[in-house]
Amino acid sequence: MPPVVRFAPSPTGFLHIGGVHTALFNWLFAHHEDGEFRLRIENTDTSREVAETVEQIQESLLWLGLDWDREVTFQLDRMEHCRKEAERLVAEGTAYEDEGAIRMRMPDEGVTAWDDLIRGRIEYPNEKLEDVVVVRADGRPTYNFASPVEDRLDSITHVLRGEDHISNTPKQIRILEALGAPPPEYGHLANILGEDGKKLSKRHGAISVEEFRRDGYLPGALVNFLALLGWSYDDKTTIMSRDELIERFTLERVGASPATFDYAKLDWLNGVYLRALSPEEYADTLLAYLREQGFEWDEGLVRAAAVLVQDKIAKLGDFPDFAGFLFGDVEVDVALLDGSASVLAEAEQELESLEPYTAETIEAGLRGLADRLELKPRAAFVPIRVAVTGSKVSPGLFESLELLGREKSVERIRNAKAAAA
RNA sequence: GCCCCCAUCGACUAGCGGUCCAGGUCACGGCCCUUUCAAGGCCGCAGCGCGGGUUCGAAUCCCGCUGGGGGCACCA
Repeated sequence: MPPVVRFAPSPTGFLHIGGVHTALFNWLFAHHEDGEFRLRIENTDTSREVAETVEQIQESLLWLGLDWDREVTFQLDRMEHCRKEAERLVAEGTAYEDEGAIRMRMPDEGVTAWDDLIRGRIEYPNEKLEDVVVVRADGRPTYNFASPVEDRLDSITHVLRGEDHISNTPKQIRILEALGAPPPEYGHLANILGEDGKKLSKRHGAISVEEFRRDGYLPGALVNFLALLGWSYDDKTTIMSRDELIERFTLERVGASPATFDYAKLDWLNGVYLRALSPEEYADTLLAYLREQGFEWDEGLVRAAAVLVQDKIAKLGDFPDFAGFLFGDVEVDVALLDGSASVLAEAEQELESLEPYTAETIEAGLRGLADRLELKPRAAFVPIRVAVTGSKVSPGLFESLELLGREKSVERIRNAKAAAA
């Protein structure tokens, strides 16, 4: 029987990268096993629901390519069913009313245990199990009741969730038992921590899928990175396509210890993905990203600039800062131009007389200039770079000058020369 | 406080009793290349938390300790 798993976020905020990690492992497991991956929105507590997060969550998952089977289900829609089940338990005597709410009777001796898919046997002392409220006084079922009831309703076979749910599992097993339903298999994934060892949060940097998307990470890179947090294929494989991940993913190789989210490694991995794109794909991707972020820059120029930045930036979000000088005016820090008026004057003349005006002729001309002034190329090019790009760091100087065009290049150098004098 | 989970380089991890004086990747350091920044190449730094067992033999198994994390709601 093919497994059925689910990802069950609550609509209380944007999709957190930790949630994505859980979703991904469920998704990979389902696909590897030819099973089903379902999406369930756990919205029993309407008071905490944040508007539009239901749409955001779905959009984020789809952007990452984590699509689900069948239609999305909402916990609220199953309220009636949960209520009836609770009443049945009351009638059968395994639950009782208490101040308007309904509580499940829990055993108070022995242990409730299960063989965790990734942790092995876990035993939980029953004396620690309170009689949990399954239906609130206002008639709404609680999470700990609705969740197992729905797992049963949806024929969920494997519950893969965060380790913060470990203490809920014995309660849910007991509830299912009272309901006369066999419990699914449970597997508890380790948490993702921030660089300080604490639970990943806002102060660690990007945390929601929207933020990673806005910063210019590729979904494939993010998925690859997340897959490696708590799972590995072998002792040396790092880069894996979505299909390879699906083919290789097994619960057996999922670890139980918490992992730290390493932004530096994500940046490196994203760069690997970016560089692996063909020039055309790269330009398309960059253009789409810029459009999405609201930049109305000339397509032809973006495409031409794309070639110059592909192996220089780690994420698409770096492009505006790195190559923005091609699309708008620059501000030059005069301090960086100190003592370079003569170089700039020579450069201005050189560029004006070049024919044709191409990266090749520009390079030859400027190198000749450096020779004449008896300057190292390195030293001679700094002021020119600063004058034209506004920064000491930029794409290749000669290509940049060509792309910018003779007119603007000369104008910027002339202005810088005036400022440096 | 009680309960549960976890524990290999700074980080992610490989290791499922001998083939490990512990391998890979990121980060970091050095060198090379070089118009800046990257990218790329080469080299390097760095780890089995501690203490007891079990065993001919332990990073690997068991126990304790310590440390970290999570949970103890009519939140999810």
